[in-house]
Amino acid sequence: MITHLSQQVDLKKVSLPDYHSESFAEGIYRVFREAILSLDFKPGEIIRKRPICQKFGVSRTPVADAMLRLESESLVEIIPQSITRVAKLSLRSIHDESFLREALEVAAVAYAAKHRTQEQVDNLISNLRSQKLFAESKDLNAFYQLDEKFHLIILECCQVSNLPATLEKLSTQVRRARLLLLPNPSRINNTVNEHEAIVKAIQMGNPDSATSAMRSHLQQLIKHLEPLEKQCPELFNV
Amino acid sequence: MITHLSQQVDLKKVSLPDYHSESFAEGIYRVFREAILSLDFKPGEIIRKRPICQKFGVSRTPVADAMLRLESESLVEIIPQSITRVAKLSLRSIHDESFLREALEVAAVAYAAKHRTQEQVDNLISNLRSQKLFAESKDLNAFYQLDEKFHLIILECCQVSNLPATLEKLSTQVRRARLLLLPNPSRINNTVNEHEAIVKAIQMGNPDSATSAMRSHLQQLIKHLEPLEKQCPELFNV
DNA sequence: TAATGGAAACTAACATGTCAGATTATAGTT
DNA sequence: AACTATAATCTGACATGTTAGTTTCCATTA
Repeated sequence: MITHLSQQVDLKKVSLPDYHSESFAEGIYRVFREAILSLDFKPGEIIRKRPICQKFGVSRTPVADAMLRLESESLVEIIPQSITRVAKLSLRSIHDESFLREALEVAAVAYAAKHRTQEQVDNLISNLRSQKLFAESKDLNAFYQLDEKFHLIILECCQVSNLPATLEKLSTQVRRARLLLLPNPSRINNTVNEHEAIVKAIQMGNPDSATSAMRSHLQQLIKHLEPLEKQCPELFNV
Repeated sequence: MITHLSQQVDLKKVSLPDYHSESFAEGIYRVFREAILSLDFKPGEIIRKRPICQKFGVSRTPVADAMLRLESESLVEIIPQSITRVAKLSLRSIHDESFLREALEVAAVAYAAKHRTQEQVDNLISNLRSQKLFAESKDLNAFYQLDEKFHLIILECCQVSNLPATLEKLSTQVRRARLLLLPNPSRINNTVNEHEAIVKAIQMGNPDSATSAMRSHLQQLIKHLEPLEKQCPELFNV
């Protein structure tokens, strides 16, 4: 695990060129955040700081700083005087996050339907076309990327500079849950249809039908979640 | 400033009894967060770590940890190898935060209108009655407290455990801007009327009129903001 | 007077040592 | 064999020394 990470992230050689002014602590924070969100580190997995220091060739200070920051985002759980572990999932938290996510995405899609430009609509249509291609070829990862991009395009319509970043910060549990649900190819066709309904509503400039289409789209997640908890209970709390 | 703080927060004597298991870093974080949000520290004010260490009788490590955490919430700005200062306000950020705030509060009030209990409605009505009393006696601070409580009651209807905390984290600029606008007694009566419209919509179980009442209530803030920037430009960015 | 150069005094970032609480392993008891 | 007490070994919290980058300010120069 850590070996794999260190291949990706030898800070001095690979990552730094694009992040010249970044501190060690920031780099480690960024790398671990991405590793946790992409499930390279499993929920509940214990993070040992000392081996990390060795692998990265830094002292304990920047590693501790990075973990502190991850804790403040609920991505890791630091048990004082004891251990640090990756935050587990919980149905409760996922429900909470889903409420926040729905509130923001619904507000965004309503704004998008009201203020859309032709370029934005074209982007959505083009994205949707690609989705259909990858849905046919059952390329789950490519489809997932397009799905994320689809929602990003809508969020960006609002011109609220940190809206995508904010939503990502609020959706750490949901994002990991979605990744766990990914190997479910039967959802793809339904997803495309739901996306299509959203695009049509935006195109027609109808915020009401856009919001209800987005709402029912997002609520699909919860339905598929409870089987997941039974499938891998070790990733969940309580 | 710091003298005043240290009176409030001599960690060893005053604050710790209620927070036995809290680390120095957490305590300092908590104290400074509250001091910044309540404008005891002005936006743009430089925070010097060394005097803080002395006042609190701790080393630089917990102070640095606390500042790191405040930075990740955009409450302070750490300039690498240089200084740390309280984050300034900016109209851009306040607009962004207002979008997020509106999205969440509108979603909450819609939920409240759909799922209200008699007890919740009673709480709102009782809160509103108190608001009217303090509005007449022009007690701005008491009114502000009730205003916050009013919105809190609505948020709590959703039973999303971290909704109030999340909104607070997303509204650090808005909260400080509202405090700056506080000495404006002419707004109070309008505010009460807007609150009353929200309560009536919730009471009638009408989510549509509840959302539109909440929306127009929240949008009042922006209108009063631009004069503020002209009044105290040193608190704002660019 | 205005501009520039450089030293001094700041700061945050980082390395490292120490300590106390928590966990785990082990030995002893029932 | 199951339970408890204790010792060894983890961990994170904190103190402190060092380093390198920034800012400040004053002297020098155009």
